[in-house]
Amino acid sequence: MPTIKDIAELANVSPATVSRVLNNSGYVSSAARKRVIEAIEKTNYVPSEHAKSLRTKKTQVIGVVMPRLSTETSSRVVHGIDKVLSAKGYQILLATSDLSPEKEIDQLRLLQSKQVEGIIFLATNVSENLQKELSELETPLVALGQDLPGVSTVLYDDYHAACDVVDWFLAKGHTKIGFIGVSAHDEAVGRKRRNGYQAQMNEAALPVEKSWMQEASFDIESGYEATRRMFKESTTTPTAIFAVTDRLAVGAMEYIKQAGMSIPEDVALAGIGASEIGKYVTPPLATVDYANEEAGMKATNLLLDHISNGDNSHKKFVMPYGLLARDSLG
Amino acid sequence: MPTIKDIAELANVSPATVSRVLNNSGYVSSAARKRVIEAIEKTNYVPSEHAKSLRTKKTQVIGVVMPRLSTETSSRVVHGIDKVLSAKGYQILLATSDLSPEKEIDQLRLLQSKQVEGIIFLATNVSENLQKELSELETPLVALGQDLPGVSTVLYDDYHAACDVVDWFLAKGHTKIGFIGVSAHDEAVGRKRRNGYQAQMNEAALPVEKSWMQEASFDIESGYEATRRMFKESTTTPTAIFAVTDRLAVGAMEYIKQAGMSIPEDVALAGIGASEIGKYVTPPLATVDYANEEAGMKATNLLLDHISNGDNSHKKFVMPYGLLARDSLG
DNA sequence: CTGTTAGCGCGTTCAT
DNA sequence: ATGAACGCGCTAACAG
Repeated sequence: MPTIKDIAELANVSPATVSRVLNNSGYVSSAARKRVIEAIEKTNYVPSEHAKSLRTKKTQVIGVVMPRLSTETSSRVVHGIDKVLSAKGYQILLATSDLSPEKEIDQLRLLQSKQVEGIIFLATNVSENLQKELSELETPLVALGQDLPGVSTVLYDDYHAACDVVDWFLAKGHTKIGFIGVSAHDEAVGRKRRNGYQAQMNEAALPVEKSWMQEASFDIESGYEATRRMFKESTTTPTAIFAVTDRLAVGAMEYIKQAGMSIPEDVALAGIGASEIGKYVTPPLATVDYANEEAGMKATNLLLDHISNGDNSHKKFVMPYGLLARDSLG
Repeated sequence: MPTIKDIAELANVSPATVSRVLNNSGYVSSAARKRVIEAIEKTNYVPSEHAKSLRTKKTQVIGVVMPRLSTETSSRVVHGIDKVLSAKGYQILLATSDLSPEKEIDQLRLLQSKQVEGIIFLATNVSENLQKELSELETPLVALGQDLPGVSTVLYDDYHAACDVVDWFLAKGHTKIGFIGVSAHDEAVGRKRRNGYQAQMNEAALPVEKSWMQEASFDIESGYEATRRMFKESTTTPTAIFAVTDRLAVGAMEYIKQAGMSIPEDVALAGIGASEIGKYVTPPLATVDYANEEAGMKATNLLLDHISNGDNSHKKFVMPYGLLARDSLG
């Protein structure tokens, strides 16, 4: 690996001059510039970003920490992030947390040590430890999807989205509405969506059998199982089911079909997420479009503002969502 | 941001001693170690990886270049990569190429300048320029999915997989088999899968109407359009269609259903990729499981070997694939 | 227009 | 067991 010094010698100039042509800074005679460029091409020289960063304190790298990258939601968000970042010459340093709270903190530290200029953080919890870590973090950070106090956040409107889904069913005259949720450790997906469901059922003065509320994890299979339990345990069975994610809803759909019932005649169904899969199942799944890509872009722009303006205010931004009423609704 | 010097002063020792406790190297009295650790915790000190890398030439970062990250295939591969990398303390620096050949080369250079210790490269073409760039690259690299000469590669068995898909149809007695492919610029997906199709049709001495072979891009909509064209342009219509990706096949499925035909009675269907969506459409889509995650892991392990052993041999590894015969086959 | 000097934060001899 | 000095590769003053 040649260094700036090597090519300086080759071109018969000082390292400073090489640096000047590299960064288009200051004056340099066209003769010298030419020799430098030739030397660079001949040696296949690539400047060391580390040395550069050490001096300039700039890395052109943004850290992204997320639970897992094999989900459609994650991909969309990262795609949105990448879209605005790559346009500005930034790169993404990826860090996955595997749904582990400790790993989230570890990754935050690691990214900081790599001197990333900013962090976009898709958290899955809002624990004390995490908040403490966040408050001590020097690197600009914006959280996406979870409402972490003390930092800028881009949020989905989980509560109202859930309310609207329930309203869909209510408008169709359903009174027995089941719910498939996830752990309340996940503030956004687990708690807020459940709150929306319960609030809406309450307001409509509709009783909810305990068995109508099932907890699942995040995969299709788990949605299937939750639905099976729901039908097995309930004395009167629901005529509609709200699953907090599309994958869960698809699992529910599988069970319902397999049990010989039809959708939406016997059971109506809706999810959240606008995953592609929901569009092509039969019947198409009613769902809520969270605009993940836009959320990623929004978060990135917010972060970039913080970085360039040194703007330390904590902004909260709630993404608008779109209702996709489809045949599974009835 | 505190530096090693700051905490050295705070602990009343020299920077060298701090470095020693940081890296568990050499002797350091437990008294000194204790003071150092306290200073670190008090100041929230995080060592600069840049300065460290500058000295040690190690970055613990692997670059990953891929066309786009919003596809299921990409996510699976990256997940596989991340799985083995994170276990060894490496991180991923992401670089997307947007299907642009020039951008692929740019990204390669950029990663090199960031001193990544190795690169995993999901190319979409095998152009001269690219091969030249690759031959000049100092950083260890393994390509995944495309057969680039002169570098280690992990490949899918596109040709034989395509043959097997056609065989499925042949075994069911189909003689009029349509094909939906993509641009031949993509050596693996575009050319090899097409070759497999043609070879198998040839061997079975089956004629192929020109209109039976359609070219699409990579999205569902495009599969829909290709199918529409196929049925519109052909004098005798196919009774089976092989789409080179599952998404294309799902698009085909949409068209066929919408045109009032049924699957597999009127038209049988198969794709490649084992995407989740194929499992839940009606009827379930027959497809080929490429084990993307395992491929990512394999490529990463290969790369890690190269890095640690300085092993510069060029290995080729062909991933085994699995046939998922499902109802769309008939 | 160009070279010299200094120092970014760290790990590493070499003394002590 | 510990510190002083040096250098990794680069950019930013400051001279000239």
